[in-house]
Amino acid sequence: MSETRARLIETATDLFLGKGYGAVGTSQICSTAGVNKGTFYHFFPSKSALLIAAIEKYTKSFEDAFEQIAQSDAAAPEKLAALFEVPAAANRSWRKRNGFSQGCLLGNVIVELGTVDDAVRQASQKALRQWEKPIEPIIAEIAIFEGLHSLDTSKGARCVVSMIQGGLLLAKLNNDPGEISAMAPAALGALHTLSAKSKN
Amino acid sequence: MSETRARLIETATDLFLGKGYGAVGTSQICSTAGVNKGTFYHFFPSKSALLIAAIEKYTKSFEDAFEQIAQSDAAAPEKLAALFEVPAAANRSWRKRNGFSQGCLLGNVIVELGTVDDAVRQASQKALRQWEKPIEPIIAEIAIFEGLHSLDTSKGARCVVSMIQGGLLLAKLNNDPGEISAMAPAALGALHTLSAKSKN
DNA sequence: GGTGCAACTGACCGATCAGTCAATTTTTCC
DNA sequence: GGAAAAATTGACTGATCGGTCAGTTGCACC
Repeated sequence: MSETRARLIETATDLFLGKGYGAVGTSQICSTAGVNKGTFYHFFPSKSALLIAAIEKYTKSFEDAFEQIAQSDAAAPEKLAALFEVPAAANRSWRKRNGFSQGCLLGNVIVELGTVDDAVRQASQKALRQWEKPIEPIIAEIAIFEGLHSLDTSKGARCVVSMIQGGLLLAKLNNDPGEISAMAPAALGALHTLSAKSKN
Repeated sequence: MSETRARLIETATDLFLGKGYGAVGTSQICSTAGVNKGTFYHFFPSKSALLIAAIEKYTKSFEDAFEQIAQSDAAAPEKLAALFEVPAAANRSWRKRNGFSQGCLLGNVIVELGTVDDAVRQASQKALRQWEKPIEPIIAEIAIFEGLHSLDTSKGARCVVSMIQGGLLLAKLNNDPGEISAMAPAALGALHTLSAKSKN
């Protein structure tokens, strides 16, 4: 893959994280990446096509980190807590570089374009499902570890993703990555009562 | 307050919920509300000023609903679950009218303008804090009811708000208001382990 | 019935937006 | 070394954006 293309994706991801999709123009992406307008449209047919490429790369980096946690030899509850530290750490390092918390590219895009651009919505949907994939076996481990026999691992994984996204929203609002970490201890108990209720 | 002004706020709220802030132009707001451009700017100095007015009204309606739950005579855990049904019901009725789930005005705005327009960010921050206000006494009741002596009610309320926002995001993504209700049973357990961890 | 003010009109503005394109340079491969 | 392909250039376009403004209407109050 072209180096210029990769730089465009990287630059766009950073800008979209910082200011959102709509607030960043193609001209700004080009000038920041040190590339001309024509080159942009040589590699991508549209601004939203670049966004989708950015989503895919962003998703993969998180999926890999989750996968690594899933395959570590930590105890199941520790793995669960570690999941929250992935976006929390990303948030902290981004904050250090740019001076403020940025939220999540997927969350941003779902909110901003979820009901406007269907290709983007589908890409985001697929992306969040890919997050769930490495999380689900961790939930299954917890179900055994904590004796939650009736826990639906799919619902559990989705609940965890939802709590991570909630934390990311508060992190952006309050400019504090700690909001994400603060949700981590709550997740284990959430799975307990999620299991109890699904018995009905 | 003027009826025209109120109609502008109402129309804008609906459009912003549906397509986001950036994707809705002032011309569309005006034509939908049956008002001329000049009238718009007679009542509001800018598009973002209208947004802030919309945020305030939107926040108040949720705050009132939460307040009513807090002062009902239901058992504390039932109150907690009822909180999630407020946005879930709003989401369902909006979906029935417009054909798709819309998420939350506050969440939308935080994501889209949180790092761009500081006046809007502050208004959203204040708004979510107002949500926490009626939620906190419910958390306090639960702390007594469930014997969670070390539970920080402020942290608990924030956690619940975060879970609601997480559910709203998934509701928008998957076009399913049920995602919000699905988070409700998880909240009680979340408070349990939040309490356990804050002992440290 | 006239005066003053808020409500309202709609054509208009400069800026910016995503996207285009014909021309040029660089790379690739025989 | 030469031709084809890929990468790059940057001025340009039409559309749309938020916002302006000089002027008109309608209503309340004296």
